[in-house]
Amino acid sequence: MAVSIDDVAARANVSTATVSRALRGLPRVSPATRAKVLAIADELGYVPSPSASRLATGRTRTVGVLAPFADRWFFGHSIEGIDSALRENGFNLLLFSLGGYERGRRHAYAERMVRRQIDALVVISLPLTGEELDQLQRTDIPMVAVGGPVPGCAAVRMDDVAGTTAAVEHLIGLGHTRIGHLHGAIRDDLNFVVPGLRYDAFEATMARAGLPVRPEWTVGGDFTVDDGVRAAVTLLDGPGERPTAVFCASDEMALGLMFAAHRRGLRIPEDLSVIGIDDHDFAAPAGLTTIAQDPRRQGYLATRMLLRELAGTAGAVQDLVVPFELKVRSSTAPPN
Amino acid sequence: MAVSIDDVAARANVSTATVSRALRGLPRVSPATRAKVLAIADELGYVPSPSASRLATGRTRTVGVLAPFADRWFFGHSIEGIDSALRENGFNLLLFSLGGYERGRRHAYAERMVRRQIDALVVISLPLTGEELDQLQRTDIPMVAVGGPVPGCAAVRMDDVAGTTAAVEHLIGLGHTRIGHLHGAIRDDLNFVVPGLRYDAFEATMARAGLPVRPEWTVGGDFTVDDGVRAAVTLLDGPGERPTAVFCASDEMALGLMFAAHRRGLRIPEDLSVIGIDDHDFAAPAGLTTIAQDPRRQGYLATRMLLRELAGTAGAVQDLVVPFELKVRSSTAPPN
DNA sequence: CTGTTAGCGCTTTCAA
DNA sequence: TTGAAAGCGCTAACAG
Repeated sequence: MAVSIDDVAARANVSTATVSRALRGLPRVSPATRAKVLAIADELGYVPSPSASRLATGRTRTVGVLAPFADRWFFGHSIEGIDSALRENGFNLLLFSLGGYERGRRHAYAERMVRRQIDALVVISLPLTGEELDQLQRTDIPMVAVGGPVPGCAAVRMDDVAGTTAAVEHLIGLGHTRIGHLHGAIRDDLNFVVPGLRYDAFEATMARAGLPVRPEWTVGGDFTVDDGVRAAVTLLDGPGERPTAVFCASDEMALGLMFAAHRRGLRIPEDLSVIGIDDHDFAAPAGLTTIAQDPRRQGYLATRMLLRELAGTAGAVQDLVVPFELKVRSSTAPPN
Repeated sequence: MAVSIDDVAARANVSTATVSRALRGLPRVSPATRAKVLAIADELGYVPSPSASRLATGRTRTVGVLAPFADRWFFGHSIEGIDSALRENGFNLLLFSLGGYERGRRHAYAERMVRRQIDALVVISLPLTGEELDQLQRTDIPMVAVGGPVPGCAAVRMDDVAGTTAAVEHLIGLGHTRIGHLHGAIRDDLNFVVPGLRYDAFEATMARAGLPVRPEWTVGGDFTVDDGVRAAVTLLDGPGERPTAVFCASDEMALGLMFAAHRRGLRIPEDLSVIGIDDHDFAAPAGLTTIAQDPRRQGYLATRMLLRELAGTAGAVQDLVVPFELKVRSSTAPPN
């Protein structure tokens, strides 16, 4: 068997309690004793058993991350940020990826998996139902959402309305009036609220400028490149007029649209302006104008709040709106 | 406090042992008793304590994932595959992302973090030093590598040599003779062996065809789009002849190169053929010819092996070479 | 089929 | 400053 705290204690001629104190750097241990214990622990290659310590303390030093995907831009980067905050503080990251938005599998998580395994939870861009939220909150562990608002739960996120407004106003400022919208709300029921916020802000901004929102220039996707490619059929191949600019709810969709436009012989920005949201890794290389946000930082900040809360700072977890930035590149220009 | 197994036992007028058996579906419990226990557990909202059960059994039902990044294509998809295999079997996924290849932080993991927290480990595309490998193997938990070979450790991966050969032969078959290589071996010491395998296979295939490998057409990157853009300076702006085709060690770099080529007014494939490896989500939309592999599946299969091993099938973890596929799209054509 | 009883390895009062 | 001892909640013999 592995060497336990008792082995160390025996070898050092002290009690297990003393070893425990010494190893954890608690006070009330003489320097000499501490040194001896440390030396022996090291010599024996002692590694504490997390299970035992968890059982004794009730704390796991583990934070759960609940996300619909682990392999998409926003999620991967958020996870990386969360992980780095946790790593800095010696916490573990337990990942629960749903492998999609499917609702069926979720219930199991809220109860069996999340509970008693983690000290805190960060939820990435996932629309929680009231029931799910209830379940999670009843476990009374601190929670924080990243990437979008969750009613009744603190969130770290960008201001989607302001970001969308900035994007659309950029197009309008360039002189565009025929503006389409590739939104992300393909499945209202299961999907997140973010697409809706962006959609509404798009409409509001257009209205404010006295511009019409044309249904035939309004398509939905699921935030991926492929959805962008697909949307081109509606946006670019229609029988009537083409939009001169399209505001996309994500860079991935924007890039898909750009690829599709190229394939159709359309030049960007001469024939079509495209703007996205995110500042995806491919945005700068592709010259995509976008509203930049930083999910890595969002995850990092959210996790820091959680850790401070766990450390005893009541009220450390709060709503936090992080800045966005319009990055003008070569995919937008005045209409011809 | 939370309700414990004893509460359930007391309420059901049976022993804790019986509750434990009933709840875990073990034999030697009468149907009636089992039903009663289940009902009461449910009524009381009983959730077993993983810490306690881990301490008692020594098993954690958790698998660790060690990766240099969580936010890159290969890694995100691998993680998703690993996660889905784990989820199917009620296992947890503990993520250790190194946030880069930096070696400094690693040691801590091998010992303190990995040990005693997990039943098995999957390592994604990470070059382990002999010492690290030793440490990990001394913990005697089953391990498997995904995405590349690790000496002394079973691995699930594509055949990099065959894949590279297929890619380069595709270019040669089209009639190219001036072929460049954008490889991934920028930091030999810290980086993975995969770039080297691809590099050597590139050289060997060229040699076999009697074609020269020109140093000025051989650049290194770190697998990202930005590296592809950067490499264009060497590959496309040189004073001498330009290559007519470039084999890239990853699709991301290939795509970066394509963006850079477009910006320079070069047409693809007329002026330059580009081929990559991966079948990144952006490859099809961009029309990139590539050697397709499926990291999600690799992660899934690797994890299945691990779980079978944990379930008692000795020797379940073995080397596994997964197939690749040449997908010819519009980024490659005969040279002009 | 069911109950008793030791632990699993660590933390944490409470005494000394 | 140190030690003794009682748990934390569950599992796994071993009896019955």
